[in-house]
Amino acid sequence: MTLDDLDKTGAAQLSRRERQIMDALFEAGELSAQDVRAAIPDAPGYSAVRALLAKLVEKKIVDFREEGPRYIYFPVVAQEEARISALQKMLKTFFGGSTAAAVNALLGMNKEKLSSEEIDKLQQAIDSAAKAETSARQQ
Amino acid sequence: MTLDDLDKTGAAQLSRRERQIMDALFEAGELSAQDVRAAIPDAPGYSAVRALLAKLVEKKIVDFREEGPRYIYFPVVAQEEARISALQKMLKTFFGGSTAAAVNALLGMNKEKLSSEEIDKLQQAIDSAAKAETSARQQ
DNA sequence: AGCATTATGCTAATAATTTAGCACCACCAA
DNA sequence: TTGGTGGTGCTAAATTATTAGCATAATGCT
Repeated sequence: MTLDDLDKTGAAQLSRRERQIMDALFEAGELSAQDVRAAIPDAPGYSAVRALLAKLVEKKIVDFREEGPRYIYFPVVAQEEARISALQKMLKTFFGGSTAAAVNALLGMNKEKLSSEEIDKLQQAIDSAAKAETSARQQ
Repeated sequence: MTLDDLDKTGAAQLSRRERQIMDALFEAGELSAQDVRAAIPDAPGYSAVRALLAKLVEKKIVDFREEGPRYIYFPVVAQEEARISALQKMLKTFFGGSTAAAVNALLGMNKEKLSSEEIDKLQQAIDSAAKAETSARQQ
């Protein structure tokens, strides 16, 4: 198994429009065709968006449920799985696989945005990582 | 300006193969055509890879320098810019823009991989973020 | 020198993607 | 009922992406 096998979103194989649509679906969780159209850049017509969605459904990357007369589309892969997959891919591509480098970059980017509650949570996560490191060293 | 304008890598507009190649270039920093070919999944022939690279050069997304008889290709956008851009895009798509959620996910993913040195660095980054939060609150 | 290997410039054929449009349906208001 | 609005199923044409191959050049080895 290679790291590519961790790509649960299958993003590496998506065409330009497919990828735009998947990003929109992951961001929102689920969307109607019309909302997908509103969410993607330089959107084509409604029927073009539907044809693209139909293709993704055919490929079993996207599924839909009916809500009255309209279809609500959502990614087949679970949200949490997609997150992890995207994180790993980004680590590999831009941070040489280093979690610490990525976290540092994240924190450096958004200093003014963290609430005290969020900082507490982060502190807990660091403490937890530190404990895991300590026990790993003792083994 | 929208968040899409922060996409310095221009990834949203890349075709399937273009994106694979850009990922390989960002990961490695720079690559020969042959190495690009080795780095992308289900690679076509050498001349196909070169044609794709030529297209990216034409679009000014990639540039190259000559090293003896061979060309070494590299992304035009700076590494650091690409990192930040990718991070922001990922935050937006998978974490509702929340840095804290992303950091938590990162730390939860790789508990056993952090060295004590890395943990110290993370602690400093958190402390720094905490200080920024405190001063923001006092203003 | 000759040959093999490795490289680029360029092209066009092939495949895939993207797109719009027709036909039809359901619902609602006048 | 009619017309408008909003929806899907399906298709094929237009556009773009992908691919391999020819011609040429450079390098290294025998």
